[in-house]
Amino acid sequence: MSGSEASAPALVWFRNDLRLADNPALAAALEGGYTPIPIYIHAPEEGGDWRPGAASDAWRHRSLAALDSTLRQRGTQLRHFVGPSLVTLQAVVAATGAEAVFWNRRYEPAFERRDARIKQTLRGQGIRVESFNSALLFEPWTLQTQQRGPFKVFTAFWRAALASWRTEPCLPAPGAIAAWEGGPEGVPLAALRLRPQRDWDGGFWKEWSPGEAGAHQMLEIFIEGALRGYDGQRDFPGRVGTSRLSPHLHFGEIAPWRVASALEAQRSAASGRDIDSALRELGWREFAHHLLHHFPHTPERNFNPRFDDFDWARIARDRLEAWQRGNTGVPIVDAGMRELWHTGWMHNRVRMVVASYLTKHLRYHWRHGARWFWDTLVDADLANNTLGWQWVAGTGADAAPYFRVFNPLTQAEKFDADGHYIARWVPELASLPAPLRLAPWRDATTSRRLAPGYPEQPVVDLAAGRDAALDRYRKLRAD
DNA sequence: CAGTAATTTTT
DNA sequence: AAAATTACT
Repeated sequence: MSGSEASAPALVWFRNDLRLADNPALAAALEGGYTPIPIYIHAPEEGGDWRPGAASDAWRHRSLAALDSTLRQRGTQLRHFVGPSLVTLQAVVAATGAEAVFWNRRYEPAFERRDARIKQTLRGQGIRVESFNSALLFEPWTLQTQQRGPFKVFTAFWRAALASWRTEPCLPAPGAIAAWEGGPEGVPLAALRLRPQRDWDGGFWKEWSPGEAGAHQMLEIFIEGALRGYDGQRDFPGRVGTSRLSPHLHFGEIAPWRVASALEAQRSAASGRDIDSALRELGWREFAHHLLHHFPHTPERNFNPRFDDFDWARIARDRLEAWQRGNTGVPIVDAGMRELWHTGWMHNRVRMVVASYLTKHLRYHWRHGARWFWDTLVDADLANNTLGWQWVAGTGADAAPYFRVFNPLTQAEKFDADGHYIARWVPELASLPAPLRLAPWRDATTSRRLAPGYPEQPVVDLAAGRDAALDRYRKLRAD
């Protein structure tokens, strides 16, 4: 390919695979002897009801900038376009004489449909089109029960996955990449308007470094740090106990098999329990993607249709807003919601707690919570978000006991006993003694004095909320 | 078809 | 220790 005659160009269409290492589509273009033309197409409306939210856009802006800069270091660059995707691909193919288009697959229903149509159309026009796996350890059609159906139970799913462990090989990032001169340049990144209009995301970037380098750094930090003790520590939101890889994985800045192999490489240095536990979390991510592929209606509708008749409460604007803004009067819930608002991320344990409070105590349909998370999380991911919310609401794949209602106080006592996490995100509670910090309503006088402005009572009383929820769940069971 | 296992919980 | 239900083998 280094000869004097230029090789034919191929488009490498970047989507949620914003990396150069472990990128099968890019590797295929290079191996095929093509000159890659890296492109990104902004077409948010093609996500249907799930066009990316503001936090996601803010992350993507930075991740695209990082990708472009690493491509430039190698001699080429990323061209940005504003969609629609098919029309754009056709135009760029026509203008550059590209002979092939390569991309890595996505599994969201809207994108599966779109990509199938694009693939068929382009092939019909005589263009070579290939898609690859970049996002998963196991693609949804590679694992099935012995009855040849999709798994609906995580444990069985993960057992089968471990038994047939075969993941993609780790590929180093390519060195120099020849540039293709000519053809449409596209628009500047800024023209995609992914950046927030107002500067509300300032707090994010102290915590996060979007892009492939940031992803690998985060993995390194995890392997060197929180992996030891992960199994026991990952549930404590006030400690650095998790990998914090979720946004990096969502945008494909790092391959899941790269993470898995880095974990496996620690077998002699870290405990098997911690490693297995971390791998299992990757497994939940896999499971979520499989479920979304096989049950594409679940972002909208209950996985378990029995719940279609469930008696959700009518939304009261101010109550929903109290939850969104972290003003419910339940400290662990408010801490989580404010962490989300300030950093674009929330600890997983707390996600379960706030989701339970919304769907059980407030008895609001899980889709209101799913929507808020979608708009505010930097790791917003349709598969993970859908599984998570349906799991907590009890409408999901698991045979959930209807009485699984998280008690936010018990959760706080177990996982934030010293109230450090709460104090960090709800500073007006910081001057309360720790036990009261978890439940300020226990001493209204002291709380009023030391934490003025914080709600004196939860919007929904913990015991009453639980009872009311159980009541409705029982009712559902009756018929 | 029956037995097993599960489920990041609660009181 | 018990609350309940389902998937999977």
